[in-house]
Amino acid sequence: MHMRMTSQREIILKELQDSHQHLTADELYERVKKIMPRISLATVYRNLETLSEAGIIGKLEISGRQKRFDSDVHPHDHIYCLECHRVDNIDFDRNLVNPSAVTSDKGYRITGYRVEFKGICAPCRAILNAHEDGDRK
Amino acid sequence: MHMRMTSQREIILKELQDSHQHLTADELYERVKKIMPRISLATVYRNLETLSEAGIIGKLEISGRQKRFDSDVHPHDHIYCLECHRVDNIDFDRNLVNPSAVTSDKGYRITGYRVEFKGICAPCRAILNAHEDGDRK
DNA sequence: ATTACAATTGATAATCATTACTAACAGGGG
DNA sequence: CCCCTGTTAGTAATGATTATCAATTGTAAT
Repeated sequence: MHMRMTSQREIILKELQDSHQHLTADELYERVKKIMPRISLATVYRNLETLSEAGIIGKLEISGRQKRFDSDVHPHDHIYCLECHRVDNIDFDRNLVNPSAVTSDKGYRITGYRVEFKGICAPCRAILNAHEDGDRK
Repeated sequence: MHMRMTSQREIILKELQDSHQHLTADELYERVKKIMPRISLATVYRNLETLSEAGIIGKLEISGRQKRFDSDVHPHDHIYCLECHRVDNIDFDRNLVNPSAVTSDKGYRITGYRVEFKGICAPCRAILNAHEDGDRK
């Protein structure tokens, strides 16, 4: 049960890589449609799932929003913007977290962890500040 | 625009507190229905939202599943089971993470973070082991 | 008490993201 | 060339959550 590298698969992967962003399935669909107009949204979902199962891309399940996909599969953490919901990489030293030093007194076998930061990104800060200025006019 | 402590609100809050678990909206709905049979699922959702906005309960947005609610609002982290999706508290020293030592080179103002562990809980481990035994018979 | 009004409710429709289904298609061995 | 299995496009279905709205309730002013 191997995976064929179909043209759809290839384009989806390339678009994700070239974007240098953490895109959602529908954002990627919009981009891929420009190259392959008859592609189906279901195909994008299906292939993102297949590619992430194969370990070729990463799937990001950030708090309370759509899944996003990441062409960078090496372990790293993320920050998201509370305003616009964009997701960026964050430079956090994962060695600070030692899963085996952690206890839940529920007998879990721990297999992984992630650190999720949240905040306001620079563009959204600018917008919010502009509104403040307007208010205080 | 204050918040009335209605009987629905009170019962939802009490059931969550008494459960000592991290329940989903529909799990809570099932419990509350036993006490107040005519309550609507929408009321449960609405009040969980209201209570969490008021800081009386916490809202947990764990990877890729339904939201869960937590009667304990002091900052702490969680672990979830990859098999059964239950969520438990985890004893992790949050001082290890220093948000101001973190950079995203995107100019975020960081307002918070959470550490999410994943693994297999004891009951699910037992089940999985039992299956292995069966297979190797 | 009576009226007045905003908050809240129950019931249900609508939405959003995602997955499931299905018939048609494609590509590589035998 | 035919078969087999993986894959696709298109669409229906699902699951979780939110929105809508008329009816009800609680509180406050008269």
